[in-house]
Amino acid sequence: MDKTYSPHDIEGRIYRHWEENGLFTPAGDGPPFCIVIPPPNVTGTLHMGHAFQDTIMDALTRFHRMAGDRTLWQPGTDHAGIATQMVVERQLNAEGRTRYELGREGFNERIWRWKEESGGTIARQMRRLGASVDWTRDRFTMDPGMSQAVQDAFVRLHAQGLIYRGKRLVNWDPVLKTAVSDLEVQSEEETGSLWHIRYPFADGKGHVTVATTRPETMLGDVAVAFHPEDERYRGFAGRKLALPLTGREIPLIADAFADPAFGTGCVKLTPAHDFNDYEVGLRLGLPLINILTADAKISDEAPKPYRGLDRFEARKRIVADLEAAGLLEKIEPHKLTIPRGDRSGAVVEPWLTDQWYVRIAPLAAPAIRAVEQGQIRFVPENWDKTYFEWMRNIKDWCISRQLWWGHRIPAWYAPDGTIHVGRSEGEVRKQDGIPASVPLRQDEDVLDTWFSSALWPFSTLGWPDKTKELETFYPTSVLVTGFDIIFFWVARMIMLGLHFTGEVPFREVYVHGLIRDQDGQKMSKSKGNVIDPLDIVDGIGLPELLAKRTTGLMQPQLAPAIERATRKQFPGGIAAHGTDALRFTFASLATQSRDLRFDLGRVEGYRNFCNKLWNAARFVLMSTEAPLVDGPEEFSAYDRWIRSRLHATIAGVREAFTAYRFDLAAQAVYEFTWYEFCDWYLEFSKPVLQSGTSAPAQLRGTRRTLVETLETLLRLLHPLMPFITEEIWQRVAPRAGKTGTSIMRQPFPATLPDAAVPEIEAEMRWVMDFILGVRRIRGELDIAPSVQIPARLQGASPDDLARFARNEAVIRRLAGIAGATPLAAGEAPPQAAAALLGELRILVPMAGLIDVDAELARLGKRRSKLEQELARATAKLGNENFVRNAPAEVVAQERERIAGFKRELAQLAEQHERVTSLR
RNA sequence: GGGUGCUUAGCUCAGCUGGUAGAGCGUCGCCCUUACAAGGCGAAUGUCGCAGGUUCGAUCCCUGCAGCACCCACCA
Repeated sequence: MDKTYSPHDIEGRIYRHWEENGLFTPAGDGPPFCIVIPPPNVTGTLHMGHAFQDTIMDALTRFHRMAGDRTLWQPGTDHAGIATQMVVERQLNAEGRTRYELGREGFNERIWRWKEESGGTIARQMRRLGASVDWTRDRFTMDPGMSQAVQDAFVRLHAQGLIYRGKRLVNWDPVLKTAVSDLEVQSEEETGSLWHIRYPFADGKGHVTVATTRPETMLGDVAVAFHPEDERYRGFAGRKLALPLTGREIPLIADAFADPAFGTGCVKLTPAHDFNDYEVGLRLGLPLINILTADAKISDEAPKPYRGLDRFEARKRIVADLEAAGLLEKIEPHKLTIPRGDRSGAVVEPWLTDQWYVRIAPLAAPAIRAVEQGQIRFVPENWDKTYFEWMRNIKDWCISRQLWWGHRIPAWYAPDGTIHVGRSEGEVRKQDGIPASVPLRQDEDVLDTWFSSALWPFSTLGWPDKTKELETFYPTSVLVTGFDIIFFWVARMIMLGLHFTGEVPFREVYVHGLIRDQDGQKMSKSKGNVIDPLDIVDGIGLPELLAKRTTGLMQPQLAPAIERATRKQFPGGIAAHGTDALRFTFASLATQSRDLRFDLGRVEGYRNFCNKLWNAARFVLMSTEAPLVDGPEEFSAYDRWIRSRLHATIAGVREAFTAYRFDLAAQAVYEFTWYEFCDWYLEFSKPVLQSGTSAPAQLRGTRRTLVETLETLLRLLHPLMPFITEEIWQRVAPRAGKTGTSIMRQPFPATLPDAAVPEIEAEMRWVMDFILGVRRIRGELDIAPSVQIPARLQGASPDDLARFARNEAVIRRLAGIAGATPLAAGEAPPQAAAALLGELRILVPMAGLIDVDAELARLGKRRSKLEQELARATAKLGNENFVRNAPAEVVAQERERIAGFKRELAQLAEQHERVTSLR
């Protein structure tokens, strides 16, 4: 083995080994465990969030696979309707072409080609991250099978009256020229204006003033309303107003919808362009005047001078015309929320169109119940509040999109306007008895991407067919997802899953936080703070990193600032850290926090951890032989101690995995590996291995323990760090008497009931404290490591002496003392620095070694600390209520502490005196 | 307007059912001691956001306040 761990050399080889041996396929006859992957965009690349999520899913998958479950991690990708269409459209635009030139079919062919070219990227990246998905079951939402599931779901919902077509106001994205759902609209607060406009009475006698944030929509006004109890306007009800610039007359009406406190108390009603006005219009039977075209220009419904103008251009013109006519009373600055399409960024218009909707209330009710009754559990639990909040206020879901890329809606129109829904034109003709002579035209629209996503947990397993996989793995075990798509995806899977299968799609939803950069900022291309997870794995030079971050920006003017920030943060680019270090970092980031700050420094720390493990393995391998020599084995206290600690760690890790606390799992295994196994046990083993005087049985016991502890530790670490553990395991396993193709299929460590040995742990605590005490003196008094000090023991109990005798070799080596002889009865203690261990005093004679002032300072510091503690504990015991009410063991413990403090203080005083006399 | 979180060492974060404040990174000493300088040994650092309350005892439970996030919502 090399002296330094170099991940690059082994990761690719190991992944191929796993895949070629079919190790990702469910095996055995244990209880099923299944995770379906949240499908990434097929044409995309993995970002840090994916890598994080994949790490968690892979850890869970590997954990359950090792635990003997029949484990499936179902992979796949999503066609991501709008996102993909936009990307390809932009490519076309760059070539100076548009999708309309290609036509629907040509455009879709082009997307499919792009998918074939770029679709492998994600799979390649996932392999690099060690994802143990079952590639043989890879799915794509537009595969024939998936598409059939989508069609089937649509047809069934329609037949059940849960899908309908309706004309109403929708959120219209005038750039993408499609309807979008409420969820795809992002409302941001922006500063705009409130225009106060006079609407004269038709009879020429006076006017009312309305306040609006959207003056251009006045072209579509059909009424003005005031509150029935608004004194200012009472009596005006029913009078006609001359709508400026249009030559139309509209009524002034009294309606409680108007808020007397806002603006002037008069509100203009534009039912075709405002969701509220639409409701009022419906209620009052007002007409609808649609003054906008699909690309948000003024339509022919409006007066001639404004037709064809863009909405914002029209606004300027209208305001100017009103001002010229003396009808503009004033303009006030006004904060308002502007709705924008989450993909295009365009201001979304409420627009009147025909769309398909899912009637959601009947689906939501059981989905709410499933969570209320605990058939589905959110982790962390309080995400259910968010879920309930949304589900209880949910509105019908607009599922049609005016796009070309996606699942075409399986509905056909006859010339008489009737709509026929079915799986194909043939089926429709047959079921509805439409002769071939009657032409049928299929709906042009496609379905919202999230419609197919909502079916994902069962469509990937074969639904609507009753497959073996569906029967085995559905309901799936856990969904791993970010909180940002609870509404988009999680809620919809629950609704449609329950509806179509009668069962929940998953039993638990693990909701993780979102990865942000080191400053807590969201990672995005335009901020220039994106890190490609594979650049952390493989490393990247500064020039390449700069190029990656500054090319293809939507706003190229940001490039210099991005370059500056990047140079500052990564002056030498990014070093290679390997997949395992990155994965371990992700695991340790997986706290219950919502925002997870990614800091490269931590990856570096965990890369060092990999190196530590690697070198510990080197030590074990060079200290043992393969196979271990048979014969009687004698296990030392150290052997039993590390075994005891190992099993405590195993218990902790298992518990953490079960609770989805990957951070705690990572911490437990890190601490065991570094602080117990490496810092102590390996050092304990050296005297036995290297003294040359150890009995063969002792040697065998220590070697056995070294190998078995390491081998178990590797299995414990494997779900988090699959590559390095596999690489080492292949070498260590034979010595542990294990055979197997891979560590992947070895059992996950289980706790042994007899492993915990409290007496041994207590003795080792004593040994370690002894060593630490001496080391502290050495450190503080600057005694060179090469100097072997002769220590003396004062006040040693028979127990102390026995412990020292049993552990002398280890203590001498690790504390760097030449020996430690007890003071003879009546012998005066030498001038010495002292470490206290209960009643025992470890004396380090100071002759020629010690700086008196330094030692006095050290004693003084310790004393003030003890005095503080003593004061606090004494006050506590002085409180009668404490003594009366606190549990007996707490009180007793407090008394013991006080005794200890007092004893130590007395010794300190004595020591202080003795050192002072050295002056 | 409604809802959900967060506030602990210079930075990033743990802290399980209330009982002596922890880690990583960074900082400061001393060491190239044959597993590891991507290392070893040692050290320093916290009125646990503020104010009340419950309790013998609060970082932890309750109330209020402040600051910071995020989500939902149609106020023209």
